[in-house]
Amino acid sequence: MTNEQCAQVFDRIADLMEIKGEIIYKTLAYRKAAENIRSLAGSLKAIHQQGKLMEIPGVGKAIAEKIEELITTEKLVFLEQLETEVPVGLIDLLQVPDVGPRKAALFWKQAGVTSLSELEEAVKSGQIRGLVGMGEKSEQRIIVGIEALKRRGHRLNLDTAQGIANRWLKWIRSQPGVERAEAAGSLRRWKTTIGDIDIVAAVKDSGAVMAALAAHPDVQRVLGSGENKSSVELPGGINMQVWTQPPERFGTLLQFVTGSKDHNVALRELAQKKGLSLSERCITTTDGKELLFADEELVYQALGLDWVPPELREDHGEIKVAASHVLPVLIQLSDLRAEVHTHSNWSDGINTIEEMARGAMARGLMTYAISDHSGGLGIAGGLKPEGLKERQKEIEVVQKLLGGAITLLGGSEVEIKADGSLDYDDETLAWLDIVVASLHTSLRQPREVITARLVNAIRNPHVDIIGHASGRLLPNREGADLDWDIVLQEAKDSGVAFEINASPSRLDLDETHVRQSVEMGIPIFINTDAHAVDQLDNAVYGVSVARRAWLKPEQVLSTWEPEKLITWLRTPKSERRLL
DNA sequence: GCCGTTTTCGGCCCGACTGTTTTCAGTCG
Repeated sequence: MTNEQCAQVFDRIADLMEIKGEIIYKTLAYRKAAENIRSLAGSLKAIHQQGKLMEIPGVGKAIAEKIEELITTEKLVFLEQLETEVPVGLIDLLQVPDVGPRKAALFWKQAGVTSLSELEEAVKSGQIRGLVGMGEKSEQRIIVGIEALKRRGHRLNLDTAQGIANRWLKWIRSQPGVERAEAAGSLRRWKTTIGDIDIVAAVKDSGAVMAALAAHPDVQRVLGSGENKSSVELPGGINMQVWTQPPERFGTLLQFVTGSKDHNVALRELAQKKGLSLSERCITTTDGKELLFADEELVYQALGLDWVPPELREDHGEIKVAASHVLPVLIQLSDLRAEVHTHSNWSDGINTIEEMARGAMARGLMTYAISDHSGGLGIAGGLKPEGLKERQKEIEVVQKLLGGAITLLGGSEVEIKADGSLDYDDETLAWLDIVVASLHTSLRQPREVITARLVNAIRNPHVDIIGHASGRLLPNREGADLDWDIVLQEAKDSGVAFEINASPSRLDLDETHVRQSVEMGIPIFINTDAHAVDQLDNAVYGVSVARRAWLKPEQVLSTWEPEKLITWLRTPKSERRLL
């Protein structure tokens, strides 16, 4: 029972309870618990063993007991009972836009609907019309909603979503009367994957903008349109919301749409305690006076808080820290000084060593390692040990050419083979300046097997960094089923480092494991895994993961100057220290 | 079901938009 599986159980409970008609605050409690379990650094199993389940925010006696039952028996009687009371197929109905728990219950109790396909049938045969509050338009919305659900693609990777949002921002900023426009929502918080695209705009007369949006040739259909908010579907089943307020209210709007929901709820509760009411329009005082904010910083200030970087807005303690004025100064792209996981045309990269090194220099880096694939990974044209020696000659030539402005290292991304052995012998590994060890194949091995395989690489005295540890591919491929309690403890004991692989389709380690690693004293790098010069720009996505993990620059070894980093690399692995 | 610099009981964010309604309920973010 992983944390994610446990969180899914509680989300399922919340869905079923809502349809059943339980009081909303119970279901909210289960959802809150699920959310907090998802973002836990440690495994529930380990937390349970330490007897600390109730220290998880949102977990009280009742939910702690259910977690314990799930961990020890792999099932939950409470859920099984619930599933006999409410047809589980109704959960799918909640995915249909404009269908929530009340309508799902209505369709179930009044029309005998127990699944999505039965709902579609019921609507088409006219069974839904005539139910309380259901008219012709409701009927149409359900049909359109089910079709949209079928069209709807998976979540978007960050770079894709940014590209789409930037094109729309350019368009919206060019509209008459638009003074400011920004991407908000999960995109502004740099979440790993993006569901909907949210755009906020400061505009005096929003009617014209909303009309122009509805008429835009790339808008497939308008899902809803009002004075302050429009929702449209873009090609590929992507949904976009556009929110507007007059310029003097832009600060509260940007704050609200940036979210997260949990952060906003916590912020509004804090406002309440201060006798204020916070909305996307303004802050209202007890005597009904509206305070307007053109800038977001001033909204936080008005609540007695420091401005919270969007990456931290998940209700993970940031509000309390902002109130105490001790928010961390988070790492930024410009802090990076080293890149140690990249590929040249000596393996499957596009560019030469010189081109890559110049690209690194142009981005302000001072240490740069080429770490081409090892020989065993056939598809990547990996290097045999002899090839490494040849490549080293070229590295030395380029080093001479570029002088002292950048320090070049000869490295490898060595394959961890299916049997757990490494693709080079120890002599070759010892000869390299830096070794990144990665899993690429047989990622579906059973937990014990793949964990042992990774542990073997972690323990090798010549392996400096574990590359993209989980092997996940965003947005859809899950990572390997690793026992993270073991992996992290072994990493700590061995002195190996982890990377945040900055490729937007990896972002691996994820933020929760990054945070736990740093708390345990495991070194962290941010690496692009670039196979071409322009991919060095992906570093910004790696930085976003570090920021969401609350990391300061000094906690990431990629910010270290060459001398310090190379001294660290030359120190025997077991003796390495972080300072 | 959780939680407490007003509370261990009585609260639990707030507004926009829609449809079916003559004042509101449901959904969404």
